[in-house]
Amino acid sequence: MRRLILSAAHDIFKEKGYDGLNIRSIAERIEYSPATIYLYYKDKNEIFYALQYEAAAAKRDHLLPALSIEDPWKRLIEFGRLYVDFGLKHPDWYDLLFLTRAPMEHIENQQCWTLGMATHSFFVETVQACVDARFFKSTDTETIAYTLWCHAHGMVSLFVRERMRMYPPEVRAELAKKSFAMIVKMAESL
Amino acid sequence: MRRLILSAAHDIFKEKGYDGLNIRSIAERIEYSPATIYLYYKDKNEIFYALQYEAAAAKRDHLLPALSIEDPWKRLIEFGRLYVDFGLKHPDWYDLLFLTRAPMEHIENQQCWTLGMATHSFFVETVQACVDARFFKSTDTETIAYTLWCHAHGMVSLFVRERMRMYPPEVRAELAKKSFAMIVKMAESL
DNA sequence: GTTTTTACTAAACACTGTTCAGTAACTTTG
DNA sequence: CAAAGTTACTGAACAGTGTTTAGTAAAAAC
Repeated sequence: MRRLILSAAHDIFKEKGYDGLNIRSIAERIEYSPATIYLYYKDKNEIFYALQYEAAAAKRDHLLPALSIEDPWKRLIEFGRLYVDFGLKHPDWYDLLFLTRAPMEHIENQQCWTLGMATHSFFVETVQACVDARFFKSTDTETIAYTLWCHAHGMVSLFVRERMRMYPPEVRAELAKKSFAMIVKMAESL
Repeated sequence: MRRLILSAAHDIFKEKGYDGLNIRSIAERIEYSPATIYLYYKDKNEIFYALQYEAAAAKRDHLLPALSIEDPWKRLIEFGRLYVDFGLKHPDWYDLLFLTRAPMEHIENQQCWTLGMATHSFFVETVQACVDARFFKSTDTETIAYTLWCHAHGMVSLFVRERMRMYPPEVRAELAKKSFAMIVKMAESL
């Protein structure tokens, strides 16, 4: 039953986005009363957590191809490229993971957090591998990882939350590509 | 009357944040009925636009000290520093300006947009001045500006939307500082 | 066959944004 | 001055949220 509810929530989220998702629409889709949902999920936040987990899993799957790249520098680049690609292709998922205000209070206890942290750790480890291989002059792995992440996240969130209106729609993706290339260049001389 | 409503909205927003702000709470504070508000503002979005303008003005004021710096490179650095500083000090304003999903549809017509664009133009012009002064090897002003903006915005939004839980609270500001220094270093060799 | 447990829901509550019919006071007009 | 019109405002409602509670019908256990 939990699966049924979550699956319906998933579908509605994909169809109508965040705003179109509400308890009554889920209930209608699974042909149960709204009250029934509360027998299986404490509140709407819990459904959100579960959806965030789906998003985290989708993100992990999207990044998976980078895992198998031997060379740490190439792996880092591909990881970053795929990260941005995921955000641009699945703005709703990205939004849910990194831009939603709502339910962060006890997220640390959730599977979603574990999954997200695993992906993040992989990223940091790749940066560490680059540091170990003397790809950078700097050895401050944490700051390097954070800096690169900020840039990628900044790009995606400006896009997702539509703060790129000063650029015509058709140049936005191109600009993101150029900026990504630029940060790679910058990182090379770090 | 419009001023009265907006001033109340402003206060409530500062006190209770985005979520505590609703029509009835504004009405209560100014001691009018909720319906009255609709005589002066079309809907809640219009009040939002007005608040966004306040936020944009607050941001401009915060960045003002950078304007008078002669040296373009120093000006750019100080501008960036103040930008991040504004975001960390006034997360609610920053949120309203760059992270709120809601009312972006017709924002281009709003004063807020004009004000925000002016600030943004100043930023791009400063980058252009650096390019003209051969501070960078690259001459792609647009991409440089966008890249720097993405990094700053990424830092602030990860902070504002509380996606830095993997770092202990006390290191977050420090990490931001280090990352800012790092992007400056990176930009120097751009 | 009676009792207990399970699975579910209708109806309500409290809270949103928003609208509309109506009212009381002030202004204009004959 | 009285009638008509205009202005400023509101009570009450509507529709849409998340959520709770009392109750019911069916299945399971005894």
